Amino acid sequence: MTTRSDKSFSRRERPAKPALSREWIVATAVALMRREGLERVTMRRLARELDTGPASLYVYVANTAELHAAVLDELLGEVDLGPVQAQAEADWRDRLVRILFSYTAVLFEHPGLARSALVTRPSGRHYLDLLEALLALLAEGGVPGGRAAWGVDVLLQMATATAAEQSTRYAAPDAQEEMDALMAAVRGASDRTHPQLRALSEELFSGPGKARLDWGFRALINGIQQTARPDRR
Amino acid sequence: MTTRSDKSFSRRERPAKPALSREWIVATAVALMRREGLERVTMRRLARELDTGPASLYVYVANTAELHAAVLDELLGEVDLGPVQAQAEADWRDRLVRILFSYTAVLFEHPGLARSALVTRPSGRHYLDLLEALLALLAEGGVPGGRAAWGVDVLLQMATATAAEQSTRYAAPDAQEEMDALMAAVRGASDRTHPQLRALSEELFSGPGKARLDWGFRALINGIQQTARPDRR
DNA sequence: ACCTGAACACCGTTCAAGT
DNA sequence: ACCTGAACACCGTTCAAGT
Repeated sequence: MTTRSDKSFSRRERPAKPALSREWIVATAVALMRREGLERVTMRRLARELDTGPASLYVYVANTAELHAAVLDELLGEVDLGPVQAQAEADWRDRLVRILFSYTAVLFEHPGLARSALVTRPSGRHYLDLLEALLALLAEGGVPGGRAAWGVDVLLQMATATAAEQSTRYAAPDAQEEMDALMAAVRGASDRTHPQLRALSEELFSGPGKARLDWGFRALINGIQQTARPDRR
Repeated sequence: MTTRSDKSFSRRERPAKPALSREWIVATAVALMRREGLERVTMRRLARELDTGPASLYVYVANTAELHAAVLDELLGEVDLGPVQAQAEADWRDRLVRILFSYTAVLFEHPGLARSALVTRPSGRHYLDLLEALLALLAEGGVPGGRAAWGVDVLLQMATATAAEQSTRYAAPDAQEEMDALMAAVRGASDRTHPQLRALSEELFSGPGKARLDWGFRALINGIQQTARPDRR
């Protein structure tokens, strides 16, 4: 299903092989990921794409994890931060949730990137912009600074973890089997040993993923707002 | 650093190579993980451990993901569910948090297992026991069933995601560099474009991980208790 | 039915040698 | 300084052939 290139060049027009640079490597990695997914963005595959040997990349990139982190930084530019602006119809919570959904959607589109996002702690410009937007909305809602500072972390963690599990599940062929196995196990549990599980067996699997995530964000936002940080000593 | 074996057998005592079976494969995989970490539990390495070729394992295990899921199910038996029992000094929230910390600790001890737990949705006996315990404590706290059913999912997700990021960070050599990079970026942000970030730059990185996770659990529990589920139509 | 050797198609990373 | 060929030490999975 891979198409070689959308444009074709006559021999005369064909651009010269560009010099290696960190920027060019990352840009090529992003393009490769859009075409074939993050799992194909390996040092060897990327080197082939750049018409060189894998060893050459190590001049500009420390290892595969750093490469994936750079790709993530790039993608974060697609998150829609528009809802930071005050809007007549929507209160700060709704706008906060909207940004979190946009962030989730970006990770969702690129299975594998979410898993690397859980582990990578980006520090690029786009990530800072995202943090600033979330903090601004929490401040607008009157959430004390200390709670907001710890809160953005867990909000982004919920979004990232959800994208990681959903996107992997979506790609995995045995996703449904796994879910079926859990549902069967819950329904088959004994009423004597697992009464709660039996009573809630339908509720546990109810609702579309989107509604559950929306509720999760709102529950967490409410908790952040109302839960005091521990005393420091 | 790998030692061949703790015990040594005379030729006469040396146990015969046991017949392959799913149980034996999983048990060997768990032992291998305890000795060398999950990253060494590959089909090829495990086959070598079992004195056979990798192809033989595929008779009993569909693929590497399923193998790792089986190992996880096994490990979940170590979670301390003791706090489900009513206790004079501690209310349901404290006991709930204690179980969640025990779960986190188990995953924490085995870097890599947490990452696979995020994606694998176990359905074994130990996982059901864990769900039952969490639901029982939420019921004791008077949390409506629908909220509890959706709540256990996000609570376990927070625990799993935290274990996944922390344990990876701990193992990764550039963990501190990454953190330093983010701290430097935040402190270097412009007061005009990122006022919230600048104002909270110290708070964002404050506190030991344990205190932050404890606060996160409590915030989420409070939110679960107080946030209504969306109307169904 | 169960087991396996060998093969296919890959990996990340290092290092000595070149320009 | 930058770049690279070749090597080292691995992967997951399949399949034809054996017992």
